[in-house]
Amino acid sequence: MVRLKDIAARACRSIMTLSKALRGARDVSPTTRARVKQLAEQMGYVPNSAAQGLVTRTTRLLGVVISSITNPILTRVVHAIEEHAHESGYDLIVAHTANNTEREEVSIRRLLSRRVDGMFLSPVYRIEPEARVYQELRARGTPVVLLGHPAPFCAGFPGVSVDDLIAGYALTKHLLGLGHQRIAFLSGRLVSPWAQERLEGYRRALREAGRPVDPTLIRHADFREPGGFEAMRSLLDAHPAPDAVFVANNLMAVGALECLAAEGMRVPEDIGIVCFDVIPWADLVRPSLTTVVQPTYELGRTAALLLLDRISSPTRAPSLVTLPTELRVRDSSVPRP
Amino acid sequence: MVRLKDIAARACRSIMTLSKALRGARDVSPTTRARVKQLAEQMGYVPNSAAQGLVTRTTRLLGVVISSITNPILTRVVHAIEEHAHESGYDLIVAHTANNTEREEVSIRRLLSRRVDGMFLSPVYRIEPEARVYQELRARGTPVVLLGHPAPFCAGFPGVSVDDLIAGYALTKHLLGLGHQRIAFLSGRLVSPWAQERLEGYRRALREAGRPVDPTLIRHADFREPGGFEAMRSLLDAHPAPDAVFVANNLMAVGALECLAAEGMRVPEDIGIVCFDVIPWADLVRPSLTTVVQPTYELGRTAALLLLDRISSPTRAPSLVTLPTELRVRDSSVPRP
DNA sequence: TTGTAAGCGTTATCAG
DNA sequence: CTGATAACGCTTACAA
Repeated sequence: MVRLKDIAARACRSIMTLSKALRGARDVSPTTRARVKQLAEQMGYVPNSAAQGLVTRTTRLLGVVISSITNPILTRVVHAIEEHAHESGYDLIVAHTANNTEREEVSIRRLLSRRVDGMFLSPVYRIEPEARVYQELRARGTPVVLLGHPAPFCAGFPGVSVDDLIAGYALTKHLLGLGHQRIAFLSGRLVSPWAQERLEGYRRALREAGRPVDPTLIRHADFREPGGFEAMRSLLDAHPAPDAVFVANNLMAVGALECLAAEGMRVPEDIGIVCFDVIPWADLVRPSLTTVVQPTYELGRTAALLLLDRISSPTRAPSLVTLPTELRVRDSSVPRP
Repeated sequence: MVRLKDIAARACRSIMTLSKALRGARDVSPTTRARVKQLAEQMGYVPNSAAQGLVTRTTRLLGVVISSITNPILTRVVHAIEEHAHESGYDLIVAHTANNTEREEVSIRRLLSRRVDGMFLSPVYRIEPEARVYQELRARGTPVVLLGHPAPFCAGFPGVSVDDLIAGYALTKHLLGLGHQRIAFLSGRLVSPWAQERLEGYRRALREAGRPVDPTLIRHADFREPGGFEAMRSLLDAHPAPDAVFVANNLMAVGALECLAAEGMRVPEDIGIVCFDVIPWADLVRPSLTTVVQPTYELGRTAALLLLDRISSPTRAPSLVTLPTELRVRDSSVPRP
């Protein structure tokens, strides 16, 4: 690897002059600058950012810790983040947690060790009010932006999230408007604030409509596809069966829809289904599916802006941004009796 | 930030002993090791990997350069890569090219500047037989693993790809077996080797069946959804119209299917469609769609193995691994007249 | 405008 | 087993 020193040997110039010339400092004569740049180019010089970082105490590195890049929502958020980071001269380290607190901790520690300038965290939600890594992060003053709702253990950081309560309310209200009588609610475990909020939205809509909240219609299962599949099947077997289901989780919605397909049930003729947008091509999956569309790109963009801002002025008070969702209505033409 | 030096001040020990103790060297007395570790823990010491990298000349950083993490195939490949990298103690920088050669070059240069131990490249295909960055990469001996088919400009590197010729052949043969007479072929521009191979597979199947290859049935359009939509619409208007279409590109397939949905045409009753797996939940999109399933996880896993191997023994001859695809038949029950 | 000295936080090397 | 010394490749601060 070509070092500044090697160029100096050939150019008979001080390393300092080279360093400044290459970074385009203005206290170097244009002639020297041009010659140096050309020589560096020709010798294939590539600056070592680790060395630069060591002395400037900045890495131009950002980290993002998410459950899995496989999640279509997160994919888009990360895409937007990468785009903005790249534009601002930052590189992005992506780490997975697989919804496992230990992996999350390891990933965060590694980022700390890399001295990233800041990190985006989509927290693995836990019931405990405190988590060691997050306390450390706070104590260190590491620039962090939360991707998702703040819970007690990760409070105090700026963040971007979506108004899940309103979204859950809107979805439920939509089903009520179509005349559905028995609306089930399907989700994973209720540790995550977003799941709680969606449920609260569901409850509120029913309450406002003067309907009872039937606890047997509220089901929790494993948050992945098979969980959705099984839960939907068990709902269909219930007596009386629900005439509509609000699936409050992406992956479960896929499983639930697969179950309906397997049973030969059509949406919305045989049963009403609403969910959060499953995939970007939700239209294709079920042209008749009413969903809540999440502003994924905007989420990533806002998070990036927030983090860059925090990095440049760490003193500012942390702001929590809540983005609105959009209700995409597709089955309004099929009201229930 | 706590440095080794700070611990030394409190521990009255040489920095060197601390360094060794923390890394669990065996030439440090267990007593000291334990005490040092405890003290470091308590003071919140986190090693600075930039400094470590500077002296050890290794960063435990890997880079992956892809068109966009948004692509569901690449998402899965990157997921697998991240998993293996993480296990082996590597972090992963993800960079986008947006299929733009200039962005690709910038991204690669940045990774070079970060002194990554190796990189995964999903090349932006061009017609030129040479590309500067790739020449540099070769000259530098940077450990690189190609994600995708090698083209002249990126030859000489190990890589992982899929047998697109056989896959294209199988898809076409499937349609022929169903009795389809006029099979159209839809893809983006033919710069990428995989597109060429899929077309070649299509041609070979027709030839073997003694069918003419009608050039008017081979269409190229923009490789994204709208391109697929428009191309499909124009195909439907052709006289005589095709009775089946082989869509050789993920995103275009989505557009094409949307077009059919808009036209009220059913698959496979009204028209036969085969394509490469659009999304992981292709079953949901069209339960009746026959697709080629790509071994995305295996691709990532193999690529990671290849790169780690290359990093540890850079001398070995570069190997090109070709993974088999799987034909998932869904519409065999509907033979054509 | 150019050059010199010191140091960023760590580890390799080798002497106590 | 422990510790002093010299790098690693670069930039900040300041002197020529």
